[in-house]
Amino acid sequence: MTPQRRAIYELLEEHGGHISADELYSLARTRQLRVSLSTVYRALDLFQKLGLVRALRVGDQHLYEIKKEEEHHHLVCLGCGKVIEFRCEHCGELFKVLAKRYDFQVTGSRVQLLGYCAECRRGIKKEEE
Amino acid sequence: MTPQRRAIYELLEEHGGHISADELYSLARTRQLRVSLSTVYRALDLFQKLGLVRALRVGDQHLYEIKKEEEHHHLVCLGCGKVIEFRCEHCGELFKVLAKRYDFQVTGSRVQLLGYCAECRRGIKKEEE
DNA sequence: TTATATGCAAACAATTTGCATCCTG
DNA sequence: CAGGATGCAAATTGTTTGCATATAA
Repeated sequence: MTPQRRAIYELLEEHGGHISADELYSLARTRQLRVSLSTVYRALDLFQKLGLVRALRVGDQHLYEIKKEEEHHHLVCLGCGKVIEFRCEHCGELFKVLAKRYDFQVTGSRVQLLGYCAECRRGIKKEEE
Repeated sequence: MTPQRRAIYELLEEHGGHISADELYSLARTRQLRVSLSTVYRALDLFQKLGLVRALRVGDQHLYEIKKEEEHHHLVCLGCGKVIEFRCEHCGELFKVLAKRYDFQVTGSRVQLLGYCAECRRGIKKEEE
């Protein structure tokens, strides 16, 4: 447990998730924290191995978030890039059925719905006017 | 329409999908086809823009497949890396409900179930014996 | 012929690694 | 004090690009 790791973890918590290694690094620097980019990568790796952090791929980015107890998935806005979390109470059941049908042991799931958030849709409408 | 593009497309078709740019390139070379890796990338890009090909991210890989009419998703085996396609007849309905709930216009979806295929599970069991 | 595609090598970005030094326990 | 963590710079990987040449239409 080093100050760097603590800082990185706290920034992750504070940010609320969906942040890239690079952004995390810049964020740390604006806070005058002395960490290097490699340390950010190494810490993220470690946190993932410990099951504290989860990586997700959104478009071309690698984003990281603190792992929560409840499973959730993501809405990804193609307009502004925003990532919104959502719970899906029926997904579990659905996946169980699929697992049986395909004789596949499911240990995890990743669901992303791509599209446009309410704000971006408003923006698009305005442009059209 | 050049011989390279034709070749790349045919290899994609023949392979059945879930192949990386690099594998596609090697495959072409073993067939004595004269294509360069950049051409593979450029062709894949083009095919995607034309809507003929779809890219997916599996673990750390970028895989490509010919786009089919019916939407489908993927089972990804963490043992052997195999990618199995599956249809999900209830997903559409489910996503529609979620879209409404989150006021999000959904234009596409990506679902991956991670786990172990039947073969790999057999392998694991044998190891344990 | 004329625009477009190709191959090659160099450029790039993101991530990883080697190593000397520093710090935590 | 000893083993592990850090910073830096160099290495690596996957992908993209510039440019001269070759090719499809």
